[in-house]
Amino acid sequence: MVRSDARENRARIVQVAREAFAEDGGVSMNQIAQRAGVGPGTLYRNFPTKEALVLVVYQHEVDQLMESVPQLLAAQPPLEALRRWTIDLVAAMRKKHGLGDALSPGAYQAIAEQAYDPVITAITQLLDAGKSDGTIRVDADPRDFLQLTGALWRAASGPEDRSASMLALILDGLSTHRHP
Amino acid sequence: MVRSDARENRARIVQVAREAFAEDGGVSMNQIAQRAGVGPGTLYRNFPTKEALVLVVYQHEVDQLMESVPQLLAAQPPLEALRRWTIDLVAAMRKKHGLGDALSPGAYQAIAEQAYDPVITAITQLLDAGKSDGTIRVDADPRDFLQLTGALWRAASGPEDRSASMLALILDGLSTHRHP
DNA sequence: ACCTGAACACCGTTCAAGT
DNA sequence: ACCTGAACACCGTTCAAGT
Repeated sequence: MVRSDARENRARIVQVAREAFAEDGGVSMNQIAQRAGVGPGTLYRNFPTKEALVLVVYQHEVDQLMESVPQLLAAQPPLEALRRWTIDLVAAMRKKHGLGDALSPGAYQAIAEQAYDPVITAITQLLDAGKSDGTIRVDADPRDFLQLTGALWRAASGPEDRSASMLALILDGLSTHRHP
Repeated sequence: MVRSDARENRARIVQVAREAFAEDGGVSMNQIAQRAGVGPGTLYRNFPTKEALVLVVYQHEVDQLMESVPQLLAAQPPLEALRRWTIDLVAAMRKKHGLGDALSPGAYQAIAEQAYDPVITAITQLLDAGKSDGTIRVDADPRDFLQLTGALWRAASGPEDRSASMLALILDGLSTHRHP
């Protein structure tokens, strides 16, 4: 039986963490505990590690991205759907950049691994749609596309946002049409 | 006037740091000081911040990459020279991955910024050679290429090394030839 | 069954005291 | 002019004591 205060504490911790990570990735666990009005022990009872907390906060964003795929494919051609979806993906990464700032690159890799399967599934759906109607090269690989996408959010974070032209370059490489 | 012990201390610190970062990115400043046989104060006298130390260790690797460009261009066609140079770049990034592990992503970004100009210069030289002889698209952008290259070392660090096929995809996108 | 908060081993960094 | 090493404010994490 879960006590109601326990359930409320957990909800409040997640809520506070979501806000705290968004505004500053350098928040410590003790700070989050304090802002949530609980002791550090309670925080660690719910999330045994900082990584676990970040993972939960991250999961929500990933879920939303996955759910958008069918609607995008229904509304426009596959290549355009892929373009829009990728822009959303980059925006989500950018928005949650603070999460990465809170972690060591090793833990960041762990997050990437957790999101890997669902994201690959989404990209596969988008690519397959384009392969079916002949607009995307049949040898296009979802894993390669995801990796290249990682470069986009870096480009988007730079002084000038070059992610759009980079995305165009990648999509051009994937498409079956000839270069002009 | 620099005292000889001071000069030797500095050299020993850099030497120790080079080794320590290579084998484990999680080394602390106090650990490096201890392994170099100096007090923490001496370490901080030479390198006011951990980032400064990592920057110096990193610089050497970057310098070597820059110097290799002319020889590569002299020995093979531009596109092949670019391929080999990029493989070297990824190898260097991979080898020095520990450096990134020691830092927050923010500091990692600072490192990327320090290396940015020289690396862009190198890529520009390689691309220009290909544009001159017509094997590389004239609209190929060095900055885009560098960003995409960042994805390669992640691919190289994964379970299966997919960086070669990704590099081929990128180079295919840059080349003037038509898809098969 | 759950919470609190003092405490631990560390971190990067500083600075008085020495030579 | 340079070095040492104790010390500081913090970090993520633990655990005895409470309710």
